[in-house]
Amino acid sequence: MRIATWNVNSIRSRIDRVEAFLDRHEVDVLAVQETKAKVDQLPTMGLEARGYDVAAVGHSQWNGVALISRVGLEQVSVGFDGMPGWGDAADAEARAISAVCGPPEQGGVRISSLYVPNGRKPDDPHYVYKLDWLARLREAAQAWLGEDAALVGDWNICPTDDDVFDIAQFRNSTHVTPRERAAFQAILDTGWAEVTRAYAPGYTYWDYYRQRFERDRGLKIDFVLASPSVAARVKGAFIDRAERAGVGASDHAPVVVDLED
DNA sequence: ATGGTTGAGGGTCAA
Repeated sequence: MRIATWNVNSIRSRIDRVEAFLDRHEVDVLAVQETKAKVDQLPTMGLEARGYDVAAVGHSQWNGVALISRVGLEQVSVGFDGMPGWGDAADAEARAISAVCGPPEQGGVRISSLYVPNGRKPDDPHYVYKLDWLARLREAAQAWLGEDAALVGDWNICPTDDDVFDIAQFRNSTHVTPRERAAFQAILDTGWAEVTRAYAPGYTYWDYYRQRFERDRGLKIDFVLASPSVAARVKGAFIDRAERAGVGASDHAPVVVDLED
């Protein structure tokens, strides 16, 4: 089974690229973040024509996540147990969606598409919300550790200094602070394994400003965390850097992971 | 410190 995660930065402005990406790599399950669309605004026609089902949550021009699967979507749930909110309640819940993709007896996996809060600035209340969100996720996700499960998405955290193009430039910024890194590590410490880095080094996000992609000045913030049983099935992973190139790209590249069936 | 770009929506706000 081939799964992928991609912050698409508006699925409506990017639907042609999403469909081409699915075709190009024969992806079975794609988790997307920042759909920036209400559920009834999702452009699903081309996806359905390709045999994909869609489960999504989204209420405004911000946030919004979805799962796009051609191997089934069962037990869909929005958010996670104890997920904290920010602002409008309906909008706040649009950062996480989970479903079982594929029959469990045939290698199906519970996949959660996650859009971790950005944090904005270390002295911003949104930063505290981000830390709280990650702590609650760690607690809620423990229930899935014994299953075939994956936590995938835009984590908005650079776990190491090498995951930033210029750590000095991030001295007073989010994504690299010890507390954020500790929150991420705490999830790994419960038993989740980050499975992409070993196969796919390099950045996954490049700001639109200043030709950051052309100069490869990016961040590594999109990750796939696997439960022990799924981690043991990982065959490989890659970052589709070509998807970040050219006019009309998202600021994130997709990350693809292959699992033994 | 500031600015640079993109998307949604129709103000600016968020990233």
